[in-house]
Amino acid sequence: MRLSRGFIPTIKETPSEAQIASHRLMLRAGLVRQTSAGIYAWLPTGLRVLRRIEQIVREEQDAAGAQELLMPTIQSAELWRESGRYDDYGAEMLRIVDRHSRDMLYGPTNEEMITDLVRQSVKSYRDMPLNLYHIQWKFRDEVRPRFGVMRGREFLMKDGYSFDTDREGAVLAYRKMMLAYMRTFQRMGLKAIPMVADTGPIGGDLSHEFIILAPTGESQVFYDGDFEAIDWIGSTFDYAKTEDMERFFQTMTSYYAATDEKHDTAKWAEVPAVRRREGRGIEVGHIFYFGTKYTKAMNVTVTGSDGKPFHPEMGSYGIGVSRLVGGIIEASHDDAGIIWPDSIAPFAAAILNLKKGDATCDRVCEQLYAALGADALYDDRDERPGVKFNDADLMGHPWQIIVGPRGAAAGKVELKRRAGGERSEVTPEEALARVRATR
RNA sequence: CGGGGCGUGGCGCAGCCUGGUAGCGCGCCUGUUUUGGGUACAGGAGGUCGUGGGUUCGAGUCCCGCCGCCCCGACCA
Repeated sequence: MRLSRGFIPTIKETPSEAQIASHRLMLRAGLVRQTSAGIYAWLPTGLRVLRRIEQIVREEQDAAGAQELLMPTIQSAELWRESGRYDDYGAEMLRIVDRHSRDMLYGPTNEEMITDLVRQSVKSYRDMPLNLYHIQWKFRDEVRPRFGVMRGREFLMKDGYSFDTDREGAVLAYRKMMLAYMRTFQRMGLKAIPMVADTGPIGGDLSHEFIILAPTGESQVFYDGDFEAIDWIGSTFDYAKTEDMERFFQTMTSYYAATDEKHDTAKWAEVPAVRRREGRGIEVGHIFYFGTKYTKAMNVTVTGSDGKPFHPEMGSYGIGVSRLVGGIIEASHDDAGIIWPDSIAPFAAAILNLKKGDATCDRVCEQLYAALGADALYDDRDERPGVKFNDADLMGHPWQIIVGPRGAAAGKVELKRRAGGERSEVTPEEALARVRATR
């Protein structure tokens, strides 16, 4: 993308409504614009980030054996009346009446719909286990939306649902998802800590929420710092082996981790002081095992190996995709702006042409841009260097390839790493190689 | 839902108390200048003052209603 042609409206001044770092930076870097309370338009750069997060989620879900589908945002009230949640859900559910006076709603979640879909087509125990997910917009009419996309009313969520023949199978599905989540968050450069959670209105008796530390978090969290060091991506746990999932689950739950409402001071005291981590946390994922709650309520039965009908066991698994954009920025920024992790940066590198119109600078920049293609943001604007430096820092590209007249004449460019600030004089080829190595 | 606040050009704000020709900074456009961390100068464009009603000779300013948005708290992926 050529910045001179891109719709990337950065702003110099801090918008008055934004109180937290991620919200401020998302507005200033031109990622989003608010259109109503808690509702945001995603501008090209913001959408790129959202897509990259989605893609990581998708790859890890697929690797864990889940299948992607896509359910609608608008649902009929009928299904919700069947599960009993149409009345239970309360004012948070956005209710809509269509032209035929039918009660509809904008889905806050999809348990009922997926259960209905499975009910229509799954008739035998042979059709399970089944794990289905989609990445779709949700709407929850929060009383008080705030913190930008972290507490929006409309948000993008990955929600998945597992169906198994028995509790044992459901627990296995739960553990697989847990590992998939650890890998997903690690790939985004996040240290997400699973904590035992209340099951809330979704119901069930086994639940973990995945929490990342952020000063604006909604709850106080406590956990064993040794947990952070575990490399889930490099681990050898195999989804296909039940004993691996068992071992994984034991490893994971052997560390202390709790939110304030579940905090156990006695157990906390057993954690060595140097390993105790404490702070505010925001929830970026939540998984539930809820047994036959919905399959019973909605009368889903399949035939077992003994020829008798039974209710499948369910679990549900959510990741707040749009919230993660804010969460990642909260976890990775400085005074100058965003510091994108390589895996989700909208552009791998920015090419800064410090002297547009200088034949050598222009030529070197064009060559770099041609080589990196769509993964580069070429700042070809007729602006002063300071403006470009500041915008590049603000937008947080992992790399800045700085092309000035002096260096360019000598066949060199300056490569700057946004995260640590290190700079080095290298040839354009070397700069390309180093940028590619981290993407 | 309880409490508080704000709607004036794209952004940030002043003007309102005490009614009388709508202003400042930034941004934007043109030109000159500058060229490695938001340059300087000159000229220019851009506003139904959220909205409806009322008071008044006259309303951004006073009064009433409505709408929108933000902040604190309780609640939430």
